[in-house]
Amino acid sequence: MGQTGKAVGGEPREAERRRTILRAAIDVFAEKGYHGCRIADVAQQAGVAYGLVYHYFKNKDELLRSVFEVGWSGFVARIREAADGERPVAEKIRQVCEVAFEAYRVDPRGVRVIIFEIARSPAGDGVNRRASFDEVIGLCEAMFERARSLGELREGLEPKLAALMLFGAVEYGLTGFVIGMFDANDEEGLRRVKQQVAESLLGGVLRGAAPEEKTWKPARSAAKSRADKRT
Amino acid sequence: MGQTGKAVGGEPREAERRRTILRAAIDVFAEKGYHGCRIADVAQQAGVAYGLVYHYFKNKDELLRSVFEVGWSGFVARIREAADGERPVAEKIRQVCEVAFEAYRVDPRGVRVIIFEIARSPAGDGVNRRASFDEVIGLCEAMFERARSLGELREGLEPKLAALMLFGAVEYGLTGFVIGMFDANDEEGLRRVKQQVAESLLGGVLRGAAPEEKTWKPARSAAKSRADKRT
Amino acid sequence: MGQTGKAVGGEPREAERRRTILRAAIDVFAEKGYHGCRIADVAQQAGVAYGLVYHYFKNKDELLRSVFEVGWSGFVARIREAADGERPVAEKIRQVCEVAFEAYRVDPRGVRVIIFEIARSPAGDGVNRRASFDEVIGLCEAMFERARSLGELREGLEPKLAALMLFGAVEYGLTGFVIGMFDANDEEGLRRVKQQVAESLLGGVLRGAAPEEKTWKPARSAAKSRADKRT
Amino acid sequence: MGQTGKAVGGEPREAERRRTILRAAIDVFAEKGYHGCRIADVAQQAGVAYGLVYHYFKNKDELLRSVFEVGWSGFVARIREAADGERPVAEKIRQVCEVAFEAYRVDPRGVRVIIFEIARSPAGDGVNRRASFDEVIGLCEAMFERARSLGELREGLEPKLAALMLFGAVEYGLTGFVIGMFDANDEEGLRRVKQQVAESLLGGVLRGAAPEEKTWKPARSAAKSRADKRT
DNA sequence: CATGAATGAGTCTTCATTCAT
DNA sequence: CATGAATGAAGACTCATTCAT
Repeated sequence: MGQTGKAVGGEPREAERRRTILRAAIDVFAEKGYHGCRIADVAQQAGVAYGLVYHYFKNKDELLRSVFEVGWSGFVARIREAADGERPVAEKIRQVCEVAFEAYRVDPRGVRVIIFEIARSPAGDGVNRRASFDEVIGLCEAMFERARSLGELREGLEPKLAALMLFGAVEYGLTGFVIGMFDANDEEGLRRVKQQVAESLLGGVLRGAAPEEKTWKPARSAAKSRADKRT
Repeated sequence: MGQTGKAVGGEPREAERRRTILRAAIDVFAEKGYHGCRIADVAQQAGVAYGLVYHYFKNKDELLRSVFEVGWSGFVARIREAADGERPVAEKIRQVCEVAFEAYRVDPRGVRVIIFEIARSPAGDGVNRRASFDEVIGLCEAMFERARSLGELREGLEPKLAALMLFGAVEYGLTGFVIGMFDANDEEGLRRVKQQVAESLLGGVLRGAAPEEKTWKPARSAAKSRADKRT
Repeated sequence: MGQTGKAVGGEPREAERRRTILRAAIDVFAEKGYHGCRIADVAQQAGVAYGLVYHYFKNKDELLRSVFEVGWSGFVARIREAADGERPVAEKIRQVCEVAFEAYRVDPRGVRVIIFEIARSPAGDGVNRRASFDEVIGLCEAMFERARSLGELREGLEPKLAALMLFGAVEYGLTGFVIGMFDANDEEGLRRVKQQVAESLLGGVLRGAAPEEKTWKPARSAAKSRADKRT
Repeated sequence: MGQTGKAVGGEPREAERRRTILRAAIDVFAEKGYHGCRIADVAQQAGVAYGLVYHYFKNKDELLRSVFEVGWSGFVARIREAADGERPVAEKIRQVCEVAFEAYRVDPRGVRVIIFEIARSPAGDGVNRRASFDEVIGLCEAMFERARSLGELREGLEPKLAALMLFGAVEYGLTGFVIGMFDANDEEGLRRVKQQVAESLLGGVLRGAAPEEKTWKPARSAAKSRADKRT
């Protein structure tokens, strides 16, 4: 009882406990989803008592928020580093991809949770997803804004949309690994995909110059008529 | 408008009810998410009695599955139409975008639910999300495969990744509307975004030919060192 | 529509329907028990529409009551026949057994329901089980009462208890068939058991005269001490 | 009285709670039957919160099973003690009766539940009633088997049937108390009934030697003809 | 009479959160 | 700080009963 154990020094045991629980939460969220997991699962995974979770986190929602914040803040910081500054956009974009894929390489579970459980889910009302989303998008939007002012951006492409597309491409690229379409253990594959995502974004998915069609005609006929008779 | 549908005459009392409930479910899912919605909400929204929902749907999960299938099957069919055939990839890609954005224009709530609640969420175990996802991705992968064999695809870009990126870009483009970054009521805006997504995918986000950098160096230094001291 | 069909004559179709449903109820009750069965089951088994059950029976409870009454009234009448009159008790007792086993032979399902679902279950509050139970027991009690007054009854055996034991023995004998300890299809076996029950009741389970022990000592020591420490 | 039990000291908080709930369940089952009882009733009766029941019992069915097992296992053990061994059958039978009536005296509610709600009811699918029933019957069957081999059993009486009849007589004897035909508070009456049951089983309900009728004629005429026009 | 869709009260069960030890 | 028993609100699901056609 009360054996203080390992009173070696360094960081307080409290912070360590907290991190243990947080880590457990990430793992459990990653596996079963926020709603599919119970506090009991987290406690068990962390190897602590049921009630202890509530010593470190006000409630389940705050736990989710913490998971998010811990992971997200670092990510945003690195994205900011990548997107800010005077370097050419191309390089910045490559760096953004680098950051995202590296984050995944280092902590796939964590990325999975952030992407699937938080960023794109109505769950965890405590998490201000919208604001966080806006934050990164905003960073890249600014990046593209500058690119546009320098004449680097594709004609007619709104910076905000460019930012969204960038993240869309990155997220789906990662999704390929998350859901097992690609082998998540293959570091070389991870690198290759990262590079392809970046280069395709920069220069398009097609070979050579973009065949920018001048006469865009929606060809709406078929698609639309059918679409209208949906439920 | 045109909501009455199928007023042909005959036996459609039952089918109509079913559709009413399905529609209500979509609306409630769209607003509160799968987990946040209660059967009671659906019933109320549909204007029917609680128990009636269970006349038409075995349980909450089957309701979700139906919502998904109804919306998804039509979508997939249209994507198939867009991605199949002998036309040039560029045109096909534009058509895929067309289909997605049109689906959103016609039924934003439905698309929101499919994207946010079903396709990318661990909820609704009954829904074989994975298979469905694979299905569309597979369609586009085949499209890009053919493009590659015709030499139309960017060198070194895997068709599967290309397919993922296509959907990533499209989904994030739509996300801009879903979360209100863009004005969802502005049809002109919707059209513009659609076009930009397509053209950027085709030719890249940058102006002119892709500045395919020969000497790619990960610039891993900063990103990695920091990433390693994860939680 | 409205095809009157088979307007042959005889008993009204209504009564026939009613009997069909009743029979179905017996079969379903026998299989799943009163609580385990739903009106839908009965309707299906009877091959009629859901709602029709409610045309013929006020509610589930009345259905059970009817099942009981139909079966029970006939049974009681026959028991009365067996127990009344001037014949010697032994013969009467044999006749009571005869009635019970014959009822089982003719309609095992019905007997099963009456024994398991109605006579000995708190279910079917509408059924005045107690009164019905009292009725048969009363009949046999009277029978034994007369036997006592004629000096035929075992010394010190209360008629009421004798009546209870009679039914206990009979019911358990039948239970052997109901639960499959004995082969319910073996008519010979049925006959044999019936006879054994009757004769054992009459003359005891032991061979020869009863070894009526004079000095009854409860031997309570062991049993009681242990019994007391039960939950 | 003596309710406090096991006040030994140690860790019995948990076990005590469990017993409290079990006891409450027995009481509620006894009063309203398995189906008529709600978990809320049990909780209230036990004076604990609703959810606590689920801490100690997986679900309603397991609660029932526990009620059964706790009561039944003790009962079976005592029956075994009574039925096994080398003593004369007569004594054993008396001991079996002793055990059953004593069990009732000590815990009438518990016996009521076991007899009415569990042993002879299709409810509580979790309970392997059949096996339990077979168990006790088997014990007594063995007892009668030995008696037969010693020539103590009535000629032609199958041990299995004898076992069934024994329990039938005992159960119905107890039923007299359970349903209030006899005064359950009258210990003297209880003793008297117990003795009568035992002696009647041993020597028959009739006075003197069994009037084993040689010419058994079913007198089927009346009973059968009527029985055939069943519902 | 017949049908089966519609209704909604009644219960079980889960699980986040609290609290006594 | 730790523990895990205790609490009770919330919500899915069932099914007897009603009722419009």
